[in-house]
Amino acid sequence: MISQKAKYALRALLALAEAPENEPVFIADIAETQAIPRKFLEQILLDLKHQGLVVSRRGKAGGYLLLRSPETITFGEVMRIIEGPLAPLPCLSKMAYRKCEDCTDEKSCRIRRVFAGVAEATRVVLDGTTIADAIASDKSGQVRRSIAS
Amino acid sequence: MISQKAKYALRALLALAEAPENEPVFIADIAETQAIPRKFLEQILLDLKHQGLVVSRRGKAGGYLLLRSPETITFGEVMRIIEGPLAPLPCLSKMAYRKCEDCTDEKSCRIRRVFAGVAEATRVVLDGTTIADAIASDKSGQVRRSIAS
DNA sequence: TCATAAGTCTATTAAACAGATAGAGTTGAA
DNA sequence: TTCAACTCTATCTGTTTAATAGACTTATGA
Repeated sequence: MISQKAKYALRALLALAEAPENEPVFIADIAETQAIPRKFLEQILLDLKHQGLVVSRRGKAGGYLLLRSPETITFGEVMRIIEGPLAPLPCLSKMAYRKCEDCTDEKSCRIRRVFAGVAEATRVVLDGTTIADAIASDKSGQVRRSIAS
Repeated sequence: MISQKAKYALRALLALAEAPENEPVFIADIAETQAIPRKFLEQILLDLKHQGLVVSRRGKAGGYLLLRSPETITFGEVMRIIEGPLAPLPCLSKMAYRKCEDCTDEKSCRIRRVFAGVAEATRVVLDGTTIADAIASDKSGQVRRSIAS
């Protein structure tokens, strides 16, 4: 199961992507329209900012904006920022490989071999789908991935 | 990431599948060969027993045996017993559907639409791969799914 | 028959994590 | 210079994970 935090992050990014361009959106507005606890959302947006997905303006006419275009932000990238590695085993992560604690021989690990298929399929979907794709799917009812797998 | 408990369960089942047929294996032996904390393994095997994957014999010449043949036990089934639903969102689970807490309209949920792809791919792999497949992959180095997707 | 060695069951624990909340601080426009 | 925005760090509560504990039941065989 994906975390509530990840859902919130994705919802917030979808909301920002749909806002008029170059017009910052208040945290408070996102929180209200997306039904996200405001203080929790602050932390999430701060994370996304530190990772370069969004920018903020301070002061009275402040708010958040997407830094990169929705076509370039993938679900995979967001999930990695919020949840950590996509892979179901540390030894299957491409971005954050770690040896499994008690694993003696990776090559012969049968569990690893099976879950490698899950990991790959997950990557194909999440790294292949952008925020823009998700918004476009609203009209078509189908998610068309814009990034070749 | 899958839990340590799920890894232990799969390792235990692989060990049982490889033991001589109709010869019960002691918990202590599995614990030792698979490097699983013994008391923890007891709980896991008890779960698997309650779910009808294994049987036990008590008393001096006791131990555990696979109840069903390794060709009929899928990774998906084991994961569901140990971890619960495979799906990344409750509203995407086929076996244990639940509405997402804060979801107003499932049909229009863009996050759901994207993760539906992940859920389906995960099911194809895990419900399509059996304990026997994983053991066979040892020889070939490749996991061949025996269940049509 | 009864000691022993096996599984059974329920409770407890410690540490980590998830989700959320709190509050003092900084910034910039009116 | 005030005020409404974002920033940062800390804290809290409940749940989950991984593991441990211990009393109990059952079957074998000396």
